[in-house]
Amino acid sequence: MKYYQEWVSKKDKEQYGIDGIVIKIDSRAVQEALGYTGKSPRFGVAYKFPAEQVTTVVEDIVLQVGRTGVLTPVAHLRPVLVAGSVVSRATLHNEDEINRLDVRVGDTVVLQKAGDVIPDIVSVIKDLRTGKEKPYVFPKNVPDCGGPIERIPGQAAYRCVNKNSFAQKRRKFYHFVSKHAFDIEESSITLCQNTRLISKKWGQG
DNA sequence: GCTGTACGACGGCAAGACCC
DNA sequence: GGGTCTTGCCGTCGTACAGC
Repeated sequence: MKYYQEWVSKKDKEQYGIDGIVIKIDSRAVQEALGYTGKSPRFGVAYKFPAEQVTTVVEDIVLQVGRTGVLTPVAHLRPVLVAGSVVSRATLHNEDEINRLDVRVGDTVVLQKAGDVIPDIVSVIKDLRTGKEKPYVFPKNVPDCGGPIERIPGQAAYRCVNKNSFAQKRRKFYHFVSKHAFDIEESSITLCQNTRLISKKWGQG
């Protein structure tokens, strides 16, 4: 811990960026004995430094539809510089997360970069509320396609259950042509949005 | 200017291991 | 045998940046 604290104080003085330290067992024999999990070795552990936090304002909360129909609420934020990049949106994961944070449109929130990469809303500064903030209410229909929304018991996520959802089919099409599937070159989200291959008529079955 | 990729966190699910 | 924990995998998210 002393070594960790030492690096916390001197990390900003280095000419290169670092986000933490890694502690590893030195012995090769012990390393081989411990082996690996699916993602990481068992003989090493990373200690991350505390993330830089800033405050900004939630200007809107918008639902996004994934290819599996999962609905993800995304907070549209007043653009703010955090950890070297400008952040204007952050995922809220699901309704439970919105309720846990008690985040409302118009709220001032504390924002950080999880792992110095992903924008993450940490908390709401309730003392700065003016009374004009609007609580977010999960709609009963998907704004994009008008289809019904269903929450499977025991799960946190809501899903669009409209089999002809245009937004869902668009995401499926993008996944189909992407590198993870058929790897069709010159494909992209923009192309998927603009192409006549998937017009809204497709969404109507 | 556009596109693809990498990055890490979180949530959900399934299967297997482990403990009582 | 049943409950809990661990592991592995998948899906989703936003931004920067290299390459074209």
